[in-house]
Amino acid sequence: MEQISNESGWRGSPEGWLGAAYDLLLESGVDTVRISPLAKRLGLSRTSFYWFFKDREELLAALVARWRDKNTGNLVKQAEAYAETVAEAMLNVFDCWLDKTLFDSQFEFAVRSWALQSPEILAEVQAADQTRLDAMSQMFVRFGYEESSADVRARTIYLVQIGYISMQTKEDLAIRMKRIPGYVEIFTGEAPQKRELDRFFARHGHAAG
Amino acid sequence: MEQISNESGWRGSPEGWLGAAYDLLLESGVDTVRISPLAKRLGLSRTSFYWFFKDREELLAALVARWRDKNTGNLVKQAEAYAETVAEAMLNVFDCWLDKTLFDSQFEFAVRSWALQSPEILAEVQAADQTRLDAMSQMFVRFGYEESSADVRARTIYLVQIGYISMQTKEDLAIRMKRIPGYVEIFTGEAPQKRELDRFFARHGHAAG
DNA sequence: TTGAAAATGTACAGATATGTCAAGTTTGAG
DNA sequence: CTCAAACTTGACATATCTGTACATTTTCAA
Repeated sequence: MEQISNESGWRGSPEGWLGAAYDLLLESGVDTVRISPLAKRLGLSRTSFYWFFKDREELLAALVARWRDKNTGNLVKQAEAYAETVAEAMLNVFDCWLDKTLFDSQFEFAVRSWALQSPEILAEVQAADQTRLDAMSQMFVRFGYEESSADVRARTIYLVQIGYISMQTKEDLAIRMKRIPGYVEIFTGEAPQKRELDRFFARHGHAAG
Repeated sequence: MEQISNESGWRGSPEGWLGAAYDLLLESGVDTVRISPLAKRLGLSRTSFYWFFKDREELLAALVARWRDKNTGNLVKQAEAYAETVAEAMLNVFDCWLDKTLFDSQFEFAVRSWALQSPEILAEVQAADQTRLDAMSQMFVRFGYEESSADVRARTIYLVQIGYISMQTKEDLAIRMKRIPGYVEIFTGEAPQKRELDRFFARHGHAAG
């Protein structure tokens, strides 16, 4: 039996430190993910950290692993999900835009910014990009688009997602929902059907409109 | 007469420090824009810096000013440039993608990453986004698109640009050129004419094809 | 050629980070 | 209750940055 959650009476834990590191990464970037501030935040002694991690490097590595395991996996899964039409398939991918459990945009942006100052992270990010683009390109091919067209469309939709993340916009859900049909039409070249949109809106707890 | 370029025999200058700061910002993010490393790089004493700038803050402020003055201005100018068709107008905007003198993508990315850890910078970036989006939306309106459609299209094209930047892809010019017609078609809903593309390719020193 | 302004450098004081070590305390199993 | 493992801590040695004070050198112009 693995004991994951920490009811063991000890104040610290690998997860605790990692969680705090995650918070700080999202709030203000890797450079601020320092052991001293982390300790202060957790109300623990700084040196206690070294019981769980060899050094700062190891903590950061754990952070990347967390990102890798979450974002790419779900995006690929959504791109491969069953759909009757391209529009529906596209809306499956759009789920990632709107559902934090599927894709952590802030985490994504933080990691991409991190890549600016670390060749290793840059390589990670670029590998992820390739995997994701391939999955989406395949999605279009599945619906009869030819290879080159599928590639540009996959690229476009992915770039929009990344761009959106990079803009760090905190928009109202309603505003974003209103733009969805327009995006679908631009990306697929055809307007989504009402029932497809309704299903999508319902999925995200939004009144059809 | 203003003496801008520094042939005055002094080794340091505001421009020198600013230039080095710019280089470092693009290479590895704001956090590494520190006075000590800058001094080392310039082969000057660290404290000499304080002759030109009050403190690190002032240097960073100068860096933002440089960004603000360059990127937004040219993007807006390109969106407002004369064009006979939407496709041509779009290609004018695409110039920014490809011409470093018009739009400094790396600088853009570095500043956006910086925004992660500074509310002031975030505000700057978001103001810039609004200005740019408005200019591009107006472009579509000028060519008869209705307001809401123009808005989504402007957004899409801008998000793609930002996404592209954020991906930090170092692609061959030829590969990017090959995708241009596809993008134009997706964004405007109509394929560009051969002569429009030829003019665009010629402008960027690329053989038509 | 000389002197003031411009620029540079050395020394200092302080802040914050890092990792190691040895000496604690807390916990649960026997 | 006891004891070893799991965890926590403060002290230490070290590094890097920051900004100020003051002394020194370089440059250009009178």
